[in-house]
Amino acid sequence: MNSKTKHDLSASQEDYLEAIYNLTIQNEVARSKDIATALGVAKPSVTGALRMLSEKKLVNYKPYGYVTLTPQGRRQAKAVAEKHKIIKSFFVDILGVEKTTAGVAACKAEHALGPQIIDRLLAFSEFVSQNSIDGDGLAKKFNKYWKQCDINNRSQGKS
Amino acid sequence: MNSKTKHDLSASQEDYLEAIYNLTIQNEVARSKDIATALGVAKPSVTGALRMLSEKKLVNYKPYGYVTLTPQGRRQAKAVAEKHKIIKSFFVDILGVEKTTAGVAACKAEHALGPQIIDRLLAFSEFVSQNSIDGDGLAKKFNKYWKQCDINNRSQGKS
DNA sequence: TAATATAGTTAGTTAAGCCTAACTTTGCAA
DNA sequence: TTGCAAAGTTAGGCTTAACTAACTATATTA
Repeated sequence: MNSKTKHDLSASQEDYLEAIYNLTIQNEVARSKDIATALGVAKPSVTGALRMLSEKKLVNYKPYGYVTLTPQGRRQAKAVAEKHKIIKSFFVDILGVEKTTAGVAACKAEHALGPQIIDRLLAFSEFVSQNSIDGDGLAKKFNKYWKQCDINNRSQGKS
Repeated sequence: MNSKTKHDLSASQEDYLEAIYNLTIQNEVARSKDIATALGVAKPSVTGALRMLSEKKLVNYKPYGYVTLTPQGRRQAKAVAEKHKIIKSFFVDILGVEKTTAGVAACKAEHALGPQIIDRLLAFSEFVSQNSIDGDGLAKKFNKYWKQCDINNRSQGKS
């Protein structure tokens, strides 16, 4: 359809957008410094990224000014942030992965998974939360199963 | 432990390794041309990648010669290929995603997920296959659940 | 309001990973 | 055995995304 309005963003650009989104939720406005800190990059990298995103009409950016998202940008940022949440939640709440590990992986995976998979993953997480076997929720049941497996794998020391 | 022997590969390098691995399974040996075709890149890109991987002792490479994996390389390639398989299988067999879509996504996600998550994901897939509710396997049960959701979402036209 | 610290930008560099065009090597067939 | 097509490499260039060093703008505060 209108593939003209659907900017294709790089993983890096999505990361910037997401960071700005998260900062503006907390602080109303995003400062260049905080974006740099959030993403672990140097300040000039942020300046460059903001110029890019500004050209794509995704952020409101004037040199030395605060940064906000355009409606377009907010929409795309929100989509990325939601992917992140859905993936992380699957890792933590269903697979039982430790939060930090899950967050780091979600940060990378969110750029790899398209809407078809994300939609199904979300539905699946709901499905799992809503069903039980022998009175145990499925996630809990899997956790027991995992612990069984884990006994046999423990020697490998994979953290 | 010995983090010295554990070369950190880029996503691209892992892709090359995986392609070579798949080709050597089928053909005993990998040709530069076929690697290029498999990855959809131009021939000179392959030459460059092979030099890199050769420096890291992951492939046996002599200009104008066939390409094989070193034991090191085979180990790492196998790990990537297994990740791919585990992720794709989860997408297809459990989430019910179409094979091609699942394969493409797995190709990207395989670089994002570490062993902790992969191990748990594999165990989870096994767990799902081994359990039923009301006589339906969990995957089948989810499929029914999904179709219900899908009725409500169909208007959005997300492919 | 002037000094100074903090924030932000500019300029220039690097590295990865891709590309095309042009060249070389290899292997097969006449 | 020579000559041609296919495979592979070299050279050079582009883009993205990062970096450091040095400069400029802003804001704080004395």
